[in-house]
Amino acid sequence: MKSDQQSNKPQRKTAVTPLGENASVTRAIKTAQERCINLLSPELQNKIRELEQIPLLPDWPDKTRGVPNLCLRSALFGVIRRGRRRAVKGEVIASVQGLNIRYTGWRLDQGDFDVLVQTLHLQTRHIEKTSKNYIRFEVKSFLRAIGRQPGKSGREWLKDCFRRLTATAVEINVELRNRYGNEAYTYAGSLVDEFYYNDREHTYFLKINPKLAELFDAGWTQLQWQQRLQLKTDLAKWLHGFYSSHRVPYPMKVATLKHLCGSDCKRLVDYRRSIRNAMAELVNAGAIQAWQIDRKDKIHVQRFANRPISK
DNA sequence: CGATGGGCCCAAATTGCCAA
DNA sequence: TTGGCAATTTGGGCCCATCG
Repeated sequence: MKSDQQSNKPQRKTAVTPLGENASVTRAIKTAQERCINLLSPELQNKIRELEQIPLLPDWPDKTRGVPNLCLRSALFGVIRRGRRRAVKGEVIASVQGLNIRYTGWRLDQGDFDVLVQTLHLQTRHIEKTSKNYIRFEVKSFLRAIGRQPGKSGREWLKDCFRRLTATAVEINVELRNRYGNEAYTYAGSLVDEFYYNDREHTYFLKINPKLAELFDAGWTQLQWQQRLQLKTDLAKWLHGFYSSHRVPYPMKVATLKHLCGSDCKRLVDYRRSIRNAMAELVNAGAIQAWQIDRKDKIHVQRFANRPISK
């Protein structure tokens, strides 16, 4: 890996950069950058620091994970059949009304969701002073935290996952209704900015897109993490997120849900069958109290009272 | 019509075993 | 212990037959 770290511009690497050396090299790069920045005028210094700073994420308890609602109410992180993941270019992603998402990159599934959510979680928890914008973590503990087996295949999977999250272009347009009337909000960028992987130590050094924090402004949800880890199927995970983001779920047609979660199931009957199984999973995990499908093919979901918690 | 049970197949995830 | 590898299990879409 050739080093271009003497440049005084922030690095714009998007590809994988498996540094064969330990993290101290990465730190040295950062220090060098710091020195360069220090040569600039105070105003410029402040400007750069301001731009690089990842805004504070909201805080949530350890047993939960904070997730922007737009990740839960769309097919941005959907259900994808094994072996059927595809790359798309500027595709409109299915979502609830008032939310417009365009996406370029490999389609993301519930596994990618787990990874991004855990990354955001670490971002709120990390306390390294040297480089505020980067988080550092070990593969093994990371995989454990999202309920996966550590090992070679797990490591490979995780790296693929970060590749996907890095090489994306998400464009989100939200219409917000607040006391000032209607407001439009746009986000465009990738999800993860860049990452370094140390093959020997099995550690990551990673930076999320700072703007990601702003997505929380449009509403977010505390996911019950243990509940989610109990769920086996991707559809159950998606439904868990979807219904967690609604205080009072409104009845929704099976066909609508099929569209929203990004399922490519050809026959509605088969999807209905899998949604029945997934709902049973949710009841088992204690995520919802009850559910039923009415004669109009709408799904009614009853949540437990006094449970979490959309902000 | 759709529900249910069974079966098939593909690919991914996990597990068990071995050697370093 | 750990990592690598092959065997096994699992998830999920799809199809069929049968029943209400």
